[in-house]
Amino acid sequence: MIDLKLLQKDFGSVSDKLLKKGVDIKLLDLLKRKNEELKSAKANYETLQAAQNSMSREFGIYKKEGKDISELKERVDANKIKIAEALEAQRTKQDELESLAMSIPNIPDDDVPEGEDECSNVELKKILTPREFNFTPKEHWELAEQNGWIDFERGVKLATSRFSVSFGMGAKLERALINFMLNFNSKRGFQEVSVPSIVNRAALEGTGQLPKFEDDLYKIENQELFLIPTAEVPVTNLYQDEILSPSQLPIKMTAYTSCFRKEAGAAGRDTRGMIRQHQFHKVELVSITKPQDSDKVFDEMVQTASDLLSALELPHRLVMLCGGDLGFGAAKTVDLEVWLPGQNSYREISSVSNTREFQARRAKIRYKDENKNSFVHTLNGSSLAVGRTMVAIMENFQNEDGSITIPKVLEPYIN
RNA sequence: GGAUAGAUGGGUGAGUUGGCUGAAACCACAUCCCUGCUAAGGAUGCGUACUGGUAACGGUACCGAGGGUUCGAAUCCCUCUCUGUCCA
Repeated sequence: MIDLKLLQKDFGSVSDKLLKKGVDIKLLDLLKRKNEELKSAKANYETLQAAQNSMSREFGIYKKEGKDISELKERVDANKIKIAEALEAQRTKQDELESLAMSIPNIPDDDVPEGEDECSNVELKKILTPREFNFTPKEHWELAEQNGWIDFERGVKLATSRFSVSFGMGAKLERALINFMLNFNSKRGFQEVSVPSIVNRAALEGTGQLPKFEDDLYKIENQELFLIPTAEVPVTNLYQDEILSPSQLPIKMTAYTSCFRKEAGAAGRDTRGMIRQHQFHKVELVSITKPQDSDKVFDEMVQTASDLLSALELPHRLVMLCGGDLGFGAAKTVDLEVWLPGQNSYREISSVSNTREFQARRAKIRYKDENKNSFVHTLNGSSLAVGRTMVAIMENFQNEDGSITIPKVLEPYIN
């Protein structure tokens, strides 16, 4: 959630920055007005309530002293009616404000480039040179089927489109990757956690998936529970509504989970293969830091994901997302795109974001800063999406006959 | 699924014949004093959020969540959620 006090105090600069993310100024203006209305409604209610409270106290004293209370009772009853009205007014304002505020995205950092979509993203650097093929490299679905690693039809049979099944070496490679990534991240100081794949509404509101993006979530029937779209949700919300001590920070965690997404609005995109599935495996990094440390930890997380790709000998590049391509909760995002020779292009395989206070404010994650409580910064990033890593390995390590060499670092995990 | 007990501040845990209780006490924590050494003792402070005020200092709300009764509820009533124990 954006900082309403900041909006109130410095409307100009907040709205300028949110413009980068395509937010209508009228909406912000409305939010500001609602906030002011709520404040005055609240003040009104509290004044009435204060009077009520003091009369109630008098009431007790009168009774104790055996005084006549009928006059007091009249005043108190009259005030009571006003209170009910004031409370109702305040609640309406509160609800209006909250639903509006919850739908405003995070303020992007100053160094986020302008732009509407991925065309304006800025490449930061390339790591490793794509290999030269002396044959035409195949796309991963062809290789996957040829090697018997992945069965797309049977996935559809069991569930629906955008589901697949891994067999044999394919399944093994998947498991090897998960273990390799978790171990790698642990060595970089990220503590491993294992979390539920089902979470409640509060958790999803905390990280910003709700209320705006309910359409993309699988919901458990008749319950306020959802399948997680990313481990970011349960892991970040581990510390929901807590006040951490500064000595605990930074908290750096890594978790493996399945992720579930309806992919609403992605119709027709990446329909073939396993780039975009409804269920996919992902190893995630999540950090909770003091505000002054979040940039440093952000870099560490990008570096960890990049080094992971390098260890797997996968050429990739780092891309800074522009304002228009930035996710709802992110103040800043660096994507890692892996080279796919079959597609002859770089494709996203990891996304590292700093949400700054945005999620912390929603999820009420604070820390004791000297004597006052301040919001922490939360960061998340994939390291890596397992399915897409499989794709990258297949395409980059393919041989002319369609066989696939296993990257050296994975050998201990396979045998 | 049935029965029963419970849910209080960072922790343990009082308070349930409704009224100066936002909440005792202890622990933890912070600062200071004393002391002087792998200690102990003493003093003070110490919930969260919003809000008024330059400040001093005030106001409102919160005792699992949401309703209700009442001039007034942590305390009474209802619903829900969760936890413990026992039974199927």
